[in-house]
Amino acid sequence: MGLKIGEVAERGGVNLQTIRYYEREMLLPDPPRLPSGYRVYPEQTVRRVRFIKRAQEIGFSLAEIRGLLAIRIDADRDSSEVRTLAAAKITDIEKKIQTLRQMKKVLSRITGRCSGCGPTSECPILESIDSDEVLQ
Amino acid sequence: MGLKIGEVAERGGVNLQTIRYYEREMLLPDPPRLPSGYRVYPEQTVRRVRFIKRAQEIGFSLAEIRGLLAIRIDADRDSSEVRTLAAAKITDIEKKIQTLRQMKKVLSRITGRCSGCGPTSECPILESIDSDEVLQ
DNA sequence: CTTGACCCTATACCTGCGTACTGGGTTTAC
DNA sequence: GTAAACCCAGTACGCAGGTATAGGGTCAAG
Repeated sequence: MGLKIGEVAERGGVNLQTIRYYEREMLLPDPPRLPSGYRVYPEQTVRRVRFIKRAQEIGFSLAEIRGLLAIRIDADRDSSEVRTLAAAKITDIEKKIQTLRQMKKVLSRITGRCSGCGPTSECPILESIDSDEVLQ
Repeated sequence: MGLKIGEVAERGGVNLQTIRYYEREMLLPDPPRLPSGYRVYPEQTVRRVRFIKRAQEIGFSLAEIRGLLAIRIDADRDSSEVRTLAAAKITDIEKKIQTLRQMKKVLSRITGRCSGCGPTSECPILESIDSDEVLQ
């Protein structure tokens, strides 16, 4: 009964050092210790590590995940806070997509004029970057 | 004739420290110096700094920009290399967009089930992150 | 009772892209 | 001729999210 740090790491799918890092960052509570100093974790911790990883995958930063965990643990808080965070994150992601689309558009435009041969001194891609054309 | 580092920075639209950083990173050539040790830049350098900034805006990393500059300077190389780099960058950007779209999709789905009220212990968003549902 | 696998703390290091600080020397304008 | 504005080198620091290393101590099997 009780898991050692290596087991938590393995079953959580992360590096052992990452568990200690999460503890320092207060994403995981300080676990009880054996007299030797070894950390002993409840089964639950594996779930929590996975929660963190999955929240990262959908775009939350560790700071934001700390917030989610705090909300989750405090049963008195209301889940509308979670909804607000999620909505903000969606907006965030949309902005990033817009930026990337714009980058792609510019790149496609300037690449379209390049025949793929000729001396670099006349490369239309390089010339475009050199001019102001990239800026809008 | 010849610009001091502060002028290059100002006209290039970057911090003075950034110029020295680019020099260390070999994005700018080592400039000649006055007897006092002051760097003296040709006019051209301002253009080069702007080239770097614009290439960054369309998604190239400094390492990649180093490559672009090397190709540009070496007139013997052929511009198809540039085209290849640009095409790879477009693919890169597309991948990032796909990832973000997936993230947004998952977030939208799990947020859609949330009424925005109720105790956090029953928050469908938190429950979704806690389950495996986020993973596909 | 020893060996190998595991754990501990503390600290340093990594990527990417810079920015800031310290403690000086130089140039320019008045 | 002096004060402000500029420059120098070297070093440290910032973000985020970890990973690695050094120098130990502990636990389980045979």
